[in-house]
Amino acid sequence: MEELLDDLNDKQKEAVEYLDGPLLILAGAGSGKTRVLTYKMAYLLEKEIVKPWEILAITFTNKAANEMKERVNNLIGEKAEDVWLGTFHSICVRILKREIGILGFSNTFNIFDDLDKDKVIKEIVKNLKIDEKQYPISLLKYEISKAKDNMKDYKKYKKEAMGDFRKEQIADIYEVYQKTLKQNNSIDFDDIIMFTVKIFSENPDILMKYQSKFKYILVDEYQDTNKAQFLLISLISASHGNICVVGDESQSIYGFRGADISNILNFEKEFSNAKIVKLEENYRSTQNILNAANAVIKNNKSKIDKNLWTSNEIGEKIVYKTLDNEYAEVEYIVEKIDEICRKENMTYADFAVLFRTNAQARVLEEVFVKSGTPYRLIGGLKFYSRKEIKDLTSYLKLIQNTSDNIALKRIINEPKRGIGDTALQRLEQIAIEKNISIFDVMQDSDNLVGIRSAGNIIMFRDMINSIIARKDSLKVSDLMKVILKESGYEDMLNEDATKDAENRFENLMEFIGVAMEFETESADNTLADFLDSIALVSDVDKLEEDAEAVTLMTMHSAKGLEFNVVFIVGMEEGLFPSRRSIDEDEACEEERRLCYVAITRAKKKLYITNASKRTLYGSTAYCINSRFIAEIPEELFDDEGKENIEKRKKKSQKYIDKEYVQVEGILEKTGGYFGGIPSKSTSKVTPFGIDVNSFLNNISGTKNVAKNIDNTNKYVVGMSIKHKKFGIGTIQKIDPEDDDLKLEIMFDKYGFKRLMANHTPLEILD
DNA sequence: AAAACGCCGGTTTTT
DNA sequence: CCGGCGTTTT
Repeated sequence: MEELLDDLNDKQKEAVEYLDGPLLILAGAGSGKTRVLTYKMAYLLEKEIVKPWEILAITFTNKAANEMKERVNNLIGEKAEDVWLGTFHSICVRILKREIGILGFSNTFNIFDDLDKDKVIKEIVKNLKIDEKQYPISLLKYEISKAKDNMKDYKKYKKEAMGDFRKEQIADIYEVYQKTLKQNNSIDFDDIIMFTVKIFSENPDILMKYQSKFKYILVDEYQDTNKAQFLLISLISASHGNICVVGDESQSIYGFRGADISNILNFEKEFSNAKIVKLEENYRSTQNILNAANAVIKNNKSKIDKNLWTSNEIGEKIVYKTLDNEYAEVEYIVEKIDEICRKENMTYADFAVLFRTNAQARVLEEVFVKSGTPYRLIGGLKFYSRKEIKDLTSYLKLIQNTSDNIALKRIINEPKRGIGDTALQRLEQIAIEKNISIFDVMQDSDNLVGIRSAGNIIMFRDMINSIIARKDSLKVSDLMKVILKESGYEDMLNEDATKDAENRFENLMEFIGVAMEFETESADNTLADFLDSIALVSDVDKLEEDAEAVTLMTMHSAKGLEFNVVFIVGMEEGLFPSRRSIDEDEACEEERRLCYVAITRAKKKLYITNASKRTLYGSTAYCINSRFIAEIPEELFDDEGKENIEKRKKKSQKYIDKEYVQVEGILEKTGGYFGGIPSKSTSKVTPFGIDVNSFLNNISGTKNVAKNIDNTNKYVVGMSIKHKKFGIGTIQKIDPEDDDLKLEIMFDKYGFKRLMANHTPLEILD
């Protein structure tokens, strides 16, 4: 064991060995915090200070939890198996399975995902006849979520809302939403934490049980905890104070979803006699990369003094390059990856491309596919939100918990079995009157008298009942196969000969594959466990360690990961930092922390790129450099990058000074908008800048310059042309209109259209 | 019940 | 520009 600790530096060792009460480890990026946590766990177990099941260790993702368990086992043998190690949510679900009865739920409860939440809130808004324009679903969801993060149930929310009509309205929706959840014997993500804390704070006996069970508590990524999570750990550790949290204020990037940075800033106040250990030696990155990261984060008004350093080599300069547009940007990256792989004995797995918003992923994918570069895209289209997956999951959820009306409503007529809206409404009506679930309404055939589709309902109900009877004797994967067969879902897909149906079927097979894997890997593998596990899994969890592919993901998803070569793309004001953050100091500081996270993912090489003109959400805008580029000292960049910075500075100045700018080969006067993105402007503002067209329209005497270059002499009657959307057609008539031409064209497939020549790109076919 | 049309919104996202 | 949705149309 002593030898084991020799692997650690002095500070790390101090953090591992300190066991007298609360400990805050301030761990800079790449300073070995996971190492400290795993060694600490190993140390606690090896020295037999506590038993495995007396340790509660909380990580940010399931992936991190699994890795940690594996690493502890590697250090001291298979002792970590019984440690309670998981995310806040998975740990709390485990607790709720035992304790939720006290809140009036049964422990067969289901977990609502985001889509369920949407659906329910939408329905409530409709029923309460509230204007969806004034109370958008997204806002309601956010409000309710925020309330729960702050431990406000609807009663408390209601009290605080008094006198504020708008809040009162939201409080009403919150109340109905919460009651609906209860009726469905379901809880949402935020309830998982809030309910656990509620049970603990209202029931000293239950709390005491867990306080004496968990003798040591470890929390990773502490800077991203919210108030409810803080309360949870402080309640459990209150009796003994054996709590160790690890975090880095500079990497707090989830403020937008309730993470409360003051948890880490005020740790000393909240936990008396807390000891603080700082880990400031970075083992990951080259000096150049680390210097860049430090220089950027220096611009935040940090509350915590720190000095992250490394004894690694100085390393290569940071490459900074501006490309013409978003396609050129990615093409450049693909070329570079190819070049580095050839020259430097690296493989695709060494690379990551980090972007700010998922909307950027489309171009990345397009270019990667075209160039044949293997990649894996994290996030984006979620497997579990696909229709067919949601459908099968809903069958499983209904079987697990027949109170789940949401699941029932989703699949009662999927596949079509002749149970329409009227019948469903009738059933729902009775369910409300009798205060039972819709499924229970169906169980009593007397309730179905007078409903035309009663026969179909009975068939559906009997089918579900017969599957419920087998749910404990069948493996989950077999249960899924039975459902697909007996519900008619499989037949429905087979009868549909489209590619789409084929895809759906394949997805379902993949889903069954997930279940089979779950059965072999997991000790607890009941249906309930499976449903929990899929509700609580994230995209990053599925990231395989050694896939031979370039990783494409958001900067947020990259937290906690590292790569030899990192490309940060779209370094433009309005995109990164995002347009919505640039007016607010706190939001902008969070963007800067995100930039810090992104830079510190890189071990050996860092590339920063942007586009001089970018099309996003259908409009094209000129871009000016992200402020974060200017925050990196010039001497850290390669020569070309330095030059580029100068060039870009001048160019931005031109935009500001109403000089000239080149647009598709034509010199045009600028409108002088680019000193920053104007918050109030009559011109069309895209999410990240100024729309090129409206920009150019503001140029004196020029109208709509972004049109095609003069087309007026190109066309003759009878010419055959090709249009991007309408395909092939023949020009029938040409009329001059203003300084443009009105073309009347008969398309082969789309029939007759009138188009303006200078506004429509047409390919001449002859 | 499906297709067609029109409107809105589009950071980040766990879990 | 794209997709998701709600509404209208057939």
